[in-house]
Amino acid sequence: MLAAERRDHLLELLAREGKIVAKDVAAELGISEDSVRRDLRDLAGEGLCQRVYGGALPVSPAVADYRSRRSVAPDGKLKVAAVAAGLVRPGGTVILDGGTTALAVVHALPQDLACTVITHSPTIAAALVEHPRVEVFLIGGRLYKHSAVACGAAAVEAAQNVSADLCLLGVTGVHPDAGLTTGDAEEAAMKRALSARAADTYVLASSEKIGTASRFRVLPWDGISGLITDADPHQPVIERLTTRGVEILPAG
Amino acid sequence: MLAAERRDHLLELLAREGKIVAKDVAAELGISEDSVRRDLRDLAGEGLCQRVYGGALPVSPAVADYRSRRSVAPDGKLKVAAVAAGLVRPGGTVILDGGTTALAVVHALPQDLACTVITHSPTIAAALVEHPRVEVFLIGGRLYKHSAVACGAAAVEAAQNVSADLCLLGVTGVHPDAGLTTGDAEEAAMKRALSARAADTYVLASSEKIGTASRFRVLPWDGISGLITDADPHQPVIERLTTRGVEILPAG
DNA sequence: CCTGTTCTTGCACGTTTCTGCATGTATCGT
DNA sequence: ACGATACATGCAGAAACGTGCAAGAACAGG
Repeated sequence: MLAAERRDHLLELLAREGKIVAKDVAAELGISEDSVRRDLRDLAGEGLCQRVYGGALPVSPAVADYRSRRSVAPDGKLKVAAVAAGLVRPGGTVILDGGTTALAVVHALPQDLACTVITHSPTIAAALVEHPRVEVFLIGGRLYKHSAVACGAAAVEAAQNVSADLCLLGVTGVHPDAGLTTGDAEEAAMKRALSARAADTYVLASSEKIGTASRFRVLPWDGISGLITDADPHQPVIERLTTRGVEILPAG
Repeated sequence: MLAAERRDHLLELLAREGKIVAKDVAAELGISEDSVRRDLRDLAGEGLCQRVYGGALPVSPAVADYRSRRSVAPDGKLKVAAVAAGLVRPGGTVILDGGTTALAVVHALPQDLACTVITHSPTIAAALVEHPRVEVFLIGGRLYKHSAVACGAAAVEAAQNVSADLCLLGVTGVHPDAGLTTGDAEEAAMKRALSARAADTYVLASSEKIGTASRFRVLPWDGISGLITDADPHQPVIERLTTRGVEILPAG
């Protein structure tokens, strides 16, 4: 039993069972509990698991619920959401866009994370009520039925009064030439306004968005810090983005 | 069963069921009640739940409400909501407060009604997405977890920019002497701000609120146009209100 | 092939943490 | 007011933990 092999085994076990009991694994593999503990400590140090008394748990509850939530949101969106949730630092401030992927991000946030979330989506705001230590600031305005977010002049104006470390943006199209696009002009403007208020902007793009373009440009490539996607990094479109200097955060 | 795992289980249970009974959980998991109590005490210490005799409740009642909204609202609230929905004129503008009764009003609105709804509740806003002809204006601001509505300076300021024909307000206490009251000072101020922007204000008060008073005054009796309630019109408290000149809209 | 170094692994030890029980107290329902 | 139930606290055994240490494997260089 190689050390690296053991590590992989632990991670796989964590993904499958949703938890690791040090004692059990030690017995199963015929190694001492000390070794298991050492491995878990290392993995926790790399942020790959959460060390608890008796064993370890996944960093995000969403990982464990993988199977049960698969029905709710497509697999790709969950992976993207899990990575995005990992970007949110305790005590930090994040601007969260509307949409199903953003909603998945909310569910992927640790239950007891303390941070501030700014959003123009009532759906996102309502979902965040279940995170007791998350402070929510709601951006008001005229509600666009199309995607159930506040847009328009009042919303853009309200957005001018906030600042954040991070902005997580959803789009409908990700194309090397067309850039980041969406289907509604008002929404595009709103996304721009939100992105402008954050130090870093990351785009949530599950694989089905890759290579497509919608009618309205949201941002050019140099307007964002990175792209979070579950698409294959070796896919031609992704490689073209990389050559353009776009940082890709793989959600494999 | 890891200790940390148990903690997560409790939080999840709290979100799903809206309450925790220490005895039941202890039996279900096959552990002593002491451990459950200890966990609940810790969680309460971190502000993740509210400790009560016999078990625990969510920090915010809004969490449980949101989860259990599939279960039908109490009979009284439905009746009140139906009458309130009848006050909304096609083409008109209504300011809708947060809370379960207000949510019931949304469901009581005709599916094809065309009007404008102004609200500071993300829950209400999200529910209105299913009414295609209703224009929604969302009032933003800091979200108060207690009842899941936007309050505070920013919300009050945003409210100054709207006007409406009608304001439907929820309260927690309706008392002949104390007037209309609620449990949070910020919320009370917000309700006042909303009421001031409408030509008419009607209060939604299902029978269990009648005769009770909470800590903070929302409005005096002459600040409202009427009270919608399913309580017996011949009840002493109601009759005292009538003699004070309050118009009662019975929701029998 | 030998040797020194580094890394890993299991064990021993003292420490911390968890858990269930017993005790006495507070709170609830009747 | 009373019994029943829930509670906080202290305690003891058990389990898990971190650390230091030594034996062994892997490896590089001579």
